Amino acid sequence: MYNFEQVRYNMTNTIINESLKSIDTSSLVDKVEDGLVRLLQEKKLKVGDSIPKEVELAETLGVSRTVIREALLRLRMMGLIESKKKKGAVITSPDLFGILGKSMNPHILSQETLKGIFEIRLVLEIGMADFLFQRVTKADIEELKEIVSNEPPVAQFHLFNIDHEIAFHGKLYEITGNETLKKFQSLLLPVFDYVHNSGLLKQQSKLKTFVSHGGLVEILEKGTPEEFRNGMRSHLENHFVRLFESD
Amino acid sequence: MYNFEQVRYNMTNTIINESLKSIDTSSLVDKVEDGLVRLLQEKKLKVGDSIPKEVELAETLGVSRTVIREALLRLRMMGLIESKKKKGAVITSPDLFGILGKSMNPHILSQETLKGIFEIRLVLEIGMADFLFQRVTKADIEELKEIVSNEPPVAQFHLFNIDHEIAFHGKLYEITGNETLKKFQSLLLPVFDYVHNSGLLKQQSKLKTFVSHGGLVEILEKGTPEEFRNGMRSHLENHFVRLFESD
DNA sequence: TGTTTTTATTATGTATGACATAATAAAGGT
DNA sequence: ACCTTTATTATGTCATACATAATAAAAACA
Repeated sequence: MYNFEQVRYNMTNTIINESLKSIDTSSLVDKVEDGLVRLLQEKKLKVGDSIPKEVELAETLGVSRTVIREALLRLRMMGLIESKKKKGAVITSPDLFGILGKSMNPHILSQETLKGIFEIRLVLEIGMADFLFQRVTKADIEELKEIVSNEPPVAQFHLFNIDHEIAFHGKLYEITGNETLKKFQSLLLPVFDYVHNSGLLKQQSKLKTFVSHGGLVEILEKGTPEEFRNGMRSHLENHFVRLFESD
Repeated sequence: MYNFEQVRYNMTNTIINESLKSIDTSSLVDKVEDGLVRLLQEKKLKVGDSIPKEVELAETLGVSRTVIREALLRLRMMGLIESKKKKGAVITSPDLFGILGKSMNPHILSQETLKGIFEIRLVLEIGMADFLFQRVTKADIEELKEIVSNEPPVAQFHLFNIDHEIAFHGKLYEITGNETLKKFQSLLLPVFDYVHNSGLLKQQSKLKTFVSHGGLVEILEKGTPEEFRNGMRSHLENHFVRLFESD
C-alpha cells in the first residue's frame, strides 16, 4: 500500500511555502491534483495498479469528496487514470495526443495558432527524411507506388485531391515507425486542411508542380535523405510561397 | 443571447440515435460536454463572451449542477473557457500545448512514446530551416554568436552542457517566429533531456563533433536552407547513431 | 460634486448526505 | 461443478447549504 498521507504533507508544505513568497492563488483542487500527480510518479506505480477509493482519499487528505472527484477527473482527462464502477480507478499510460484531440478544433483556435500548425506540418515532413530511409521496407515502396498510380489527374480545378494527399503523406508518417509522430500528424491534419481552404492565407498565385509524389517515391527508393529533404521542400513549394507572401 | 435550449435537444437527439445502434456507454457529463462544445463552435462565440451561469445551465439542460460543473471543468482543462468568481465563465482561445504540459511527464509515459518524442525533436530542428532563413534578423545572428561564444569547453566529461544546448537551440525555435512551435519545443525539452540521460538508448559510442553550433550560425548567416538542413543533420549525428543502433 | 470606503450582491468553490447504477463477489439451487 | 440469484461496493448523479472572492451599489467623506 502506498502512503497517501504523504500527499497531505506535501499539500500543507506547498501552502506554507507559497504563502511566503506570493499569494496562494491555486484552489484546493489544484493542490490535491498536484499532490496526486506527484505521488503517482514518485512511487513508481505500474500501469494497472489501482489507487484508493474516493472516500478514502477524501478522509486521508481531509477534503470533501467533491474536491477529490474533481481532481480525479483531471487525472482522467490527462489520461493518467481510468475509473470503472466498483473497481475504482486504475493507472493507465496516457495517450499524449489523444488529450489534445478535443482542443484541436480549427474553429476555436486563434489565427496565429492555426498558421503555426500549418507550418509545423511542413517542418515535420521535410525533417523526417532520415527516419524514412532508416525504416522503409520494400513493401512500403510498393504501397506508395500503388497510391501514386491512383493519383487523380492534376488538371482539375481544385488545387489537389485531399483524400489522395492524406493517403500519400499519411503513409510516409507511417513509414517513420514513430507512432507518436503519426498520431500527432493525424491531429494536425484537419487543421491543416482548414487553413488550406480558408481565407487565412493568400490565394495560390501560380500552381506549378515541382517534385511530384512519384518523384518523392523514386528518391526514397534510390536516393539519399538529403535528396529527399530537398525534394520534399520543392514538393511543398506552393505552401511555402503562400506562407511567406503573408509574412 | 444564445439558445442553450438547443443543447438539450441535441443531447436528447444523440441519446436516441445512439441507443438505436449501440449501447450508450457515455455518461451524462459526456453528453453535456459534447453539447456545450458543439454549441460553442456552432454559434461563433468570440473570445471574451461569457456563457450562462452554472445554475442556469443546470436548469436549462435539466441536469444537476454537479454534472454541469464537471463538464465545465473539462472545457476549462481544454482551455476553452476560464471561470472567475462572480463573473462567470468566459470563452478563451485555447493554449494548445499548455494543456499537454501536465501529461508530458517522462515518468508516466511509455518507453515507445518517449523515444518517439526524442525523434520528433530531431525532425523539427532539421525541418525548420526554411523558416529560419525567412525570418532571421541580424540581431538574431548576433545573439546566436553571443551564445556560442559562451560555450563551455567541449573537453568535459559530461557529453554536453544542457543549459547551453537549451539556450542555443531554444533561440533557433524563437527565430522561426512560430509561437506554437516554440511552446511545443519547450514541452518536448524535459522529455528529450530525460531520454538522453536515461538508459533508454544505447550509450554514445564515440563522441565526435560534426558541425558545431558556430558552424550552424555561419550557415544561417551566409548559407542556404539546404546547407543548414545538412549541417543540422550532421550536428545531431550522435543522437541519430544512438537511435538507429537501438532499432 | 468627485473620490474613497463600506456594504450588499452574485457566481463560483467547497462540504455534506443521499440515492442510482453497474460491476463484482457471495450465496444459493440444480 | 455450473448456472442463477442475491448482496456488496465504488463510482455516477442529485440536492442543499455555506464559504469566498470579485464586482456593483450605496454611503461617507473631502
